[in-house]
Amino acid sequence: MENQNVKDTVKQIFTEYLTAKGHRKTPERFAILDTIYSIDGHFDIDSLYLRMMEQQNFRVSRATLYNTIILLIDARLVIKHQFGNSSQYEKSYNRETHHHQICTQCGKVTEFQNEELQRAIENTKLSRFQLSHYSLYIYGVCGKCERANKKKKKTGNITHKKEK
Amino acid sequence: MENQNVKDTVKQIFTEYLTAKGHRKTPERFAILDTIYSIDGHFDIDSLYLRMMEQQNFRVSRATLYNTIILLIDARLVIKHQFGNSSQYEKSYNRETHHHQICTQCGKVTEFQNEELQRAIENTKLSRFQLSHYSLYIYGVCGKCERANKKKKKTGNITHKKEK
DNA sequence: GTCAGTGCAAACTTTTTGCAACTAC
DNA sequence: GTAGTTGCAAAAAGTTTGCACTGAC
Repeated sequence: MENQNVKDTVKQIFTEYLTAKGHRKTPERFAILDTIYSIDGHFDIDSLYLRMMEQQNFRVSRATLYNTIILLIDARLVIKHQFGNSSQYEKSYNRETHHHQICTQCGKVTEFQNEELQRAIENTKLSRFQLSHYSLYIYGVCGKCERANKKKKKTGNITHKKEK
Repeated sequence: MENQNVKDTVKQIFTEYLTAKGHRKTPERFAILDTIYSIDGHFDIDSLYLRMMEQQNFRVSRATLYNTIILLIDARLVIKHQFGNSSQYEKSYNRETHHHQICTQCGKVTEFQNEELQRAIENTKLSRFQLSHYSLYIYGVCGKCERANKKKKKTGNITHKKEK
């Protein structure tokens, strides 16, 4: 099972990371890692909290989630994004590089891939800077909102749908 | 004076925007626009608040700053970023397109330009999506932190300087 | 004169922190 | 045994909201 392989691998990476840094290997940390690697796409702390509770039946405090995520980011197993109000995260091991397209009206985030773009970014020469990762956010209006706008064009109202 | 020209132009754009949207032309709104266009680089709401108070001697509430910034973003005169904890903004009219290089250790943000990159991004075909603007954030370790790390490599400590 | 806009304070949301209890080592 | 971790609750930080007052139109 491909998915299980990835989980095993990241568990091993995390174990090595914890050992190297002199951190403890607590059950909470591995449960969090496991849950994160069963999520496709983005998630925030709250949805992770709920998912662990409901689907994995594992109760951790939000404080521990925040603490552990910092370690996972440092271990390069998780990437942090900041689109809307709350921080969004995603697993990063064994994932294809992708970019983000964000609708400024409804807040919907779509991923897309583009090799040329990827190459251009990675080939960028940066002086005195050790590149670790990057995020490209493209903002605009998605097709759905675009159509919705055309319908109610007469009114001068700004429609601000709540993100999230 | 080049800078004054820009200020006059954006004031005119904003005036037209407000008229078109049926919003009022209040002194607060123009004072905020003027202050923003006298700032080079990024700022957050709090520093804008303080700057208006101290340097322009103009007192506005934070609520008004938030309200007005939304209008300015909609009028395409300001761009919003989300690096650290609080939202960062910057003027966008008449500014060269640039990208951001962020040090994950000290949080320092540096701007850089790269035409090839810019072209690659702008040429990206997005289906059913009306591009408005984009942000490329490149994360890594800056030269300064890199050197600092080498010095204290023996200790296994993670140095987490507070961003902001 | 009217209603959009403002200031203020309270509310809300997300994240951080202090501390007692717990447990990996 | 003991220091690193956890959970909890309180605090902090950033942003939004409700409401009375003000002023642009």
